[in-house]
Amino acid sequence: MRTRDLETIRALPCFDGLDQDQLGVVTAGALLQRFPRETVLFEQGERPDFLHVLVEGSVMLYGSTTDGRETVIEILTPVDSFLLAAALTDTPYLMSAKVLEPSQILMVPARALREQLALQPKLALSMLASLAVQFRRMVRQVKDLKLRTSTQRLAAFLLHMADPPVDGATFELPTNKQVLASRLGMTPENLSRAFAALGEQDIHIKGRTVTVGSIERLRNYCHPDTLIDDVERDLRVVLD
Amino acid sequence: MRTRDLETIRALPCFDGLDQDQLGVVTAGALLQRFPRETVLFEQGERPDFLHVLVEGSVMLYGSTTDGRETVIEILTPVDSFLLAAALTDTPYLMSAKVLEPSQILMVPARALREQLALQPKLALSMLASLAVQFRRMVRQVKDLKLRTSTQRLAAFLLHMADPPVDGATFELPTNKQVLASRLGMTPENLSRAFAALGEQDIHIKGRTVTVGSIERLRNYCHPDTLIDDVERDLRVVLD
DNA sequence: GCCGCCGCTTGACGAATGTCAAGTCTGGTG
DNA sequence: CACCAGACTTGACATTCGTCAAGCGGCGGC
Repeated sequence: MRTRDLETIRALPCFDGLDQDQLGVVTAGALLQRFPRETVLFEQGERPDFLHVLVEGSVMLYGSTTDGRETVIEILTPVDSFLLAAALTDTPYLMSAKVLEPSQILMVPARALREQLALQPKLALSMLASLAVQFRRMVRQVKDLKLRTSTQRLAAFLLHMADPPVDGATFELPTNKQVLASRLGMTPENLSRAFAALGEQDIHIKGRTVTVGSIERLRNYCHPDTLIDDVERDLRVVLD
Repeated sequence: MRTRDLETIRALPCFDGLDQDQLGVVTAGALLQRFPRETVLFEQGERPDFLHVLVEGSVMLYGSTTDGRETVIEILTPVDSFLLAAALTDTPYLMSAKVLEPSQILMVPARALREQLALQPKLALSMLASLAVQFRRMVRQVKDLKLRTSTQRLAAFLLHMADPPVDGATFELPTNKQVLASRLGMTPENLSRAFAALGEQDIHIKGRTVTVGSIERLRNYCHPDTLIDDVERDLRVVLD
């Protein structure tokens, strides 16, 4: 692995606080690899050999039923580790992972990671913080699904994308609409109608480009809630 | 705290592997307390002062919107810690907690816990394992919500309750039907209809007592899936 | 340029679910 | 025992959402 890669890795939140020696041990067997679009990194039910860390690009996590239906559970952006829980406890993945945009992914051998965990207290704390973030994201999603209609979920999503949140904000959807629909828990057809319905709230869409006419009206429509919509990153176990 | 209580605590999975001295430090400021039905232990948005561990009884975690609607996210049974993620990262609770059955709850001061984490590597590993279990439960719930109809969710829930899973199995619902409906992501009215619909599959209900005529037919109806329905407890970070 | 594929939209329809209101049952209390 | 309150059920209806089919439109390949 190149030294430039090592620097990339050292900056990752899940390895936060490790000094160079400690980091070296963890990353000794790690691979930093590029994957093209559509690559399936692993499938649900498999035993985790690696902890994956998305360094660049975009990856989706999805679940499937035995009869072939699928649902997108999360769309990841750098930098984020995924399915830490499976890798740490050596239990089967509950979700599959597929590359959406050409991506650079760090793969840390799970066994080596678990071994280091017992030896390097700081590493365990970083992992705890990362896992806490991942847990809280799932709780937020459950609340989103159970407390909102699909159009409200779309509205909240658009509000989140409109950064900075100013009237007239314009941005690109991060994925195609089929994936987005699945992520939001609806069908592509229903997503089309939800976009149409938000026309009332001065939302305009052309292709993948969204324009938010009035942040205030969008807010008013979906009742954004700190405990559902806020994005948390880089929490710490020990505040000091 | 009585020595009997200490023994109770030592057996908890989230304190697994700690020797007596270490445990003593953690539990020095802890309280083991009884709460009556309906007690609200904390509300979403509050800062966590304690890590709660349900030792006996039953507790529900629920989320609410600003306009007062609520949804039950989890129903806990002993022994289980809850909202570990909030307590460890000192971030606001994403859910509220209410006592369903008279309960005995261990309250460990969050600050003391976080301090000990940095000092006791084994403690961090136990916490990682507990948090991993909690994360995976949330992922399972998201999959359940997005991949099944409400009647299938009920069927899967009944299958889970029928333990041992034999034809003619009879058991009591763990909560009243309003709470159960909310936990399953539907209205009480819809739950009534879902029970009625499962009559077709030889499910019978009288009051809170459920009888499963044929496990096979119930299985066939909801397509149980290891990666949604299995119950995981007491995972370990380091397998040895 | 033409064709065909794919992503997306639209419309019609039906199924699932929520809402509202009324009615039934039941368990506890005075 | 009668009564009441709360839990539950049922019915009628509205709404949301999914399904199916058709059609539009852009983009890449030939």
